[in-house]
Amino acid sequence: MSIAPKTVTGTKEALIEAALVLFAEKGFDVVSIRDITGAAGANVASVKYHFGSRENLIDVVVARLVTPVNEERIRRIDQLEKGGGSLSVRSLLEALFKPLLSQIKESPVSEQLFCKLMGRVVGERPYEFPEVIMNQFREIAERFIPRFMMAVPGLAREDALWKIHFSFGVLSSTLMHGELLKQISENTIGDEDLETTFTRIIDYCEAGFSK
Amino acid sequence: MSIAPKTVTGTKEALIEAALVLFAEKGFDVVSIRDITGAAGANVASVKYHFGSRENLIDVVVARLVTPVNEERIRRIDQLEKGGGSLSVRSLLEALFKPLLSQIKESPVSEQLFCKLMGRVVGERPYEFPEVIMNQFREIAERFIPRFMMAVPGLAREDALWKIHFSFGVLSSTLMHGELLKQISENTIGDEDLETTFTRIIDYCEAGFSK
DNA sequence: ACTTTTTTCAAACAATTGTTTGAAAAAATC
DNA sequence: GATTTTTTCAAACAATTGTTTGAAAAAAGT
Repeated sequence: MSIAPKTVTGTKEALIEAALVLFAEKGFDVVSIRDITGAAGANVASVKYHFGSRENLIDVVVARLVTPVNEERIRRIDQLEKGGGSLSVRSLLEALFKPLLSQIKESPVSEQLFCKLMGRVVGERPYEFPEVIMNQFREIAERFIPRFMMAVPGLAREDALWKIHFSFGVLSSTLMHGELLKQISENTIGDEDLETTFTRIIDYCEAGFSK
Repeated sequence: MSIAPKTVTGTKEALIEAALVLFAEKGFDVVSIRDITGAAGANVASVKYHFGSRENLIDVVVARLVTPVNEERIRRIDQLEKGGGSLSVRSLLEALFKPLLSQIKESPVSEQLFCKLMGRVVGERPYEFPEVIMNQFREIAERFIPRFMMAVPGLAREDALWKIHFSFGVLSSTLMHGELLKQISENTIGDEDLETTFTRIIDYCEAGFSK
């Protein structure tokens, strides 16, 4: 049991982190194995050795990114349900979205990069989610959908699904193209805190659930 | 002046249409020139000859897709403003989104494919818009933003920008991942008319503008 | 110290990428 | 019908892709 310096994390870890940054910057499709191994200071063959294939590495990166978020979502809905009674749309949206904020804060990469990558994971679909993650989402859906239906009296399951889908659209497009807004508004916008932006998103989505 | 059979549209046109279908199916990044020329029954070099480069071909495809939509947006806001007085948020959203519906209807490819491609254009950003199209968007922004501000008393420009941005997020994510919802809901959803879906989207976004 | 396992690495692999060439073929122009 | 222009095409180009090899190096186990 030794005290390992932060910078010495081993090749495997270095690959994951390098891939994280590069995927965030350029997208999954465009980044090559050589880009990744180059940035990580590792050999081209190291990806095959440690992950088996490029696709597997992507899965690992995505899992590392998404899993803690989904876990916090479950924790939050647990907590909410512990209170008993009906839950508000707002509290449900917060339980779905705010875990992203938590994760962003303790991310090794910059807030902006993390947002882009997470946005890609949610919004882009260049590949299929690994089954592990699909199951996470299924569980979340099972937990949240009935709660949304209870929160808005008379809301059919079909409508709830659509509205949740729309809400994730708002979230992902904002994460991915946050800087676009800054650019369009000639930099009069976008300097605000990320939490403020999340409040904006939740405000907007909450209104969309009003029947 | 001869009566040209539909199927004989020339290589250039065939390339555009083949590219349209392939881009819609697989995304801009993934489709190669050989995919396109192969599907179009043309030579590999034909892209260079007719368009100069792969990137130019993409621009042409995107322009062909987006331009008529933007033109109809301008026509619609013209028409709305002709009436005088304040415009409702709903009418503005319809003026922004319904042109997509019109275009989808007279599209050479299937509704589903068209949706995916349009969603990619709006939501994915693998490349920069050509300047012509950026100008279209700028004009639309200039026309619509003040109208949204008038439609919602007390709505700051900054807030209007955010909400419009969110609304486009809803639109694009729905276009891109429409079939995802069908899949999640185990096919209990998604068979509805596209116009119904657009009404859903507009309903949802309209609510988001309520201060 | 020796053996075994894990890990790294340069080099090469086969496949695919966008682009370019230069000469045919087709069409248009005169 | 001859000339010019436009268009097609097979072939090759240089670059990059993910993957694989087999041997060297490092680490771990005994």
